[in-house]
Amino acid sequence: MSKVYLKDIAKNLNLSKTAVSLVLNNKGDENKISQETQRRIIAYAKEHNYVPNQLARSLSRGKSETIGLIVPNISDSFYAKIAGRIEERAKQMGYTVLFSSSNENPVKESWLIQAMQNRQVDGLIIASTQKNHDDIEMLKQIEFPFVLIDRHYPEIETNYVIVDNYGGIKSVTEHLFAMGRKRIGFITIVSDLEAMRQRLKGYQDTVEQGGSPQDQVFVECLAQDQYQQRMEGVIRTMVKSPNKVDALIFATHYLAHEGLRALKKLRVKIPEEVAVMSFSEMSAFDLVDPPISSVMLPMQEIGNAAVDILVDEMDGTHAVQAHEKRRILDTELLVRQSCGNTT
Amino acid sequence: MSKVYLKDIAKNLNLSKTAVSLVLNNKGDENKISQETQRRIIAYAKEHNYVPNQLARSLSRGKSETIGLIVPNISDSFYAKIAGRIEERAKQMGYTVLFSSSNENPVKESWLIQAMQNRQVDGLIIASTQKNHDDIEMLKQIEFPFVLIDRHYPEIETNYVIVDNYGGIKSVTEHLFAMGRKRIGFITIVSDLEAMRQRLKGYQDTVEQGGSPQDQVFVECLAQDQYQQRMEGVIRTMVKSPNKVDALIFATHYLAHEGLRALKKLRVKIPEEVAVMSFSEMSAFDLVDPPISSVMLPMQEIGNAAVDILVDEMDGTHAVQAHEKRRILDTELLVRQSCGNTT
DNA sequence: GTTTATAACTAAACCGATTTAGTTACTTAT
DNA sequence: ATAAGTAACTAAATCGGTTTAGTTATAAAC
Repeated sequence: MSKVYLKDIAKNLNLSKTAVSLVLNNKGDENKISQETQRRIIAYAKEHNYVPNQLARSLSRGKSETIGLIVPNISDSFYAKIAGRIEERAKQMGYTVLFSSSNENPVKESWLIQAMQNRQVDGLIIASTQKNHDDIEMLKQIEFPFVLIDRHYPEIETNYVIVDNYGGIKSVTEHLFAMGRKRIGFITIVSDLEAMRQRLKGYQDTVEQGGSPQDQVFVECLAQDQYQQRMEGVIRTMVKSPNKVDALIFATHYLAHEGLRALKKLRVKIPEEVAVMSFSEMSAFDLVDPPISSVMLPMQEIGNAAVDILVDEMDGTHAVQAHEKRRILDTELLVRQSCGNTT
Repeated sequence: MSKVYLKDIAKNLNLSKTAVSLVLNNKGDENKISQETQRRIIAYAKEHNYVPNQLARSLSRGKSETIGLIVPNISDSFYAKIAGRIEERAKQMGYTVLFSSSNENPVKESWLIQAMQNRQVDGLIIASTQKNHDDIEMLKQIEFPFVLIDRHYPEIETNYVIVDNYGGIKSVTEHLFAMGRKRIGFITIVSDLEAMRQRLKGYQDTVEQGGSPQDQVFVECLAQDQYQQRMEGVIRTMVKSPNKVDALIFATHYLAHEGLRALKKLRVKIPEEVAVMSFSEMSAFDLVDPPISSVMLPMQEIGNAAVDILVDEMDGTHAVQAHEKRRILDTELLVRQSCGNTT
């Protein structure tokens, strides 16, 4: 009842390991193993519940049927959702997922890329810290299959699946203007992420071009590691000062989360005093009073596209066109009540 | 500049693979490799950026330094948090995590347990569907190291890390009584999970024993796959009927989420008309109006304990006492405003 | 001057598969 | 009668490490 190995099957059936291996890998016919022998092998394997040792298999074939996934933080619902999708899709395609979080630390990310390669993953999906130019460049150099998601390096030509950050924020800002807001504030974090840059730009451009002459740009930029402590002060200044805004856009869901906390504490009325919109959704935005309007990101699609592109890279068929491997997905504006609409 | 293998190092230094392998595994001294040789090997390896092939290593050593994690759903914030912690802790201990979701499907769970074993994981952490008695029993039989988390099989003696579901709900229920509520409703899902059974029992026992004579049990049990459609109806009946309740306990966060949606739609005033409490926390419970009181589960601790126990099992030192490997962690009552307190 | 011990290594088996390059025993064609 | 062809396999190399069981040269012991 102990474990059965290939050689056990071979021995017990008086066959060679080769024959058994070929048959169990569906290469029996093309290698002219007789039907009868094939039947015996398959029957024996099934009966004794044979399952090949993947390590040995991978080592010998030089591929592991595993893809590595590196995200900044698996506890973040956004990445958790994407990870779930990737895992599901990968399984459909016959791959297992090895995942890890970089915790937004480029050194750890670099270490992980190494570690995953040692574990012979066949390809990588990376939501990078975007402070790891060298490793990404290296991966490209050695032609290792990989796809960047959510964050990409504009200066490196790679495959990626990201969202239209610029367009997403643009639509939010325009919507607020359309709702009659004049002084729109934008709260973001200090960040080198291209995504964040695009969101800021989307906001600035829209206010500058689309608004009326007196429209101004109100931006607050919080440090990544202390936005929680400083949020209340920032909100107070933006909402209570004489120079106050009448709408607020949060550049991402956790900022919105913290911001709403502050707004609640300060008893600011939404949307009467300020309209509020968030980029990227959070569960429970629909439960808050009033429900928060936001930009929805196509998380399922990010996951699916990433796997599809990666699989195409890995199997080398290159069925997917190169330009199809740089995907900027559309976002969707989800209008609830926090931006002062009337429905 | 191509990849360096052990044999390359050996060849270039005029040494055997054995020597190189020993030294790089810190077994140089005990095998009397001269200091000078050790220096050369290490220097060469570092210079050429040698990293061992983990597959080959694992295959030959019979262990992979990998632990498998199976959860019902990685997109669920609860499991995502735990997974994050497990990954972090495992890395500290020198292990990599291979994770997968069973999607609450026992067949898939069974398949995953197999697949992970083929990939030679050294141990498993499983948040089981709890419909997989046979596999768990098998794992125990073959003495494969594993730890169950969040859900355990009461009929099988295993290692586990769970929370005190009974006590958690008991404290919630008692708190509501203390706040003067008399007719407490309990909304749960149809489930064979021991955890759910315990929560229901915790509620029932508390109402029956602790309450005043006229206190009654009001339980609604929703099917897992249609609680979203049916929630509104259920809430309406419980809250608007002549026989209505004055408090509601949700057995888990996603039920609370859906329930709050319904309560909002029905314009039920919380906590005036009904007090609301949830078992297990959800981000944003603090943002809802009024903020929702809930039972907080020690997710960090679940993750840490699971890894610690598993590592102890895997390395065979058995430094951890057997009774320390069945852990029922305490929950914490987080009182906000939804249960009618006065602070 | 031979045995014994020790330092500093190495050859080769092994982990459990896959895969290349044959081999053997028959048919069939010439 | 012999070469050529084919069906049905197999031996052995390989993947990249780890590990067991030596080997060799030199020093110390008797």
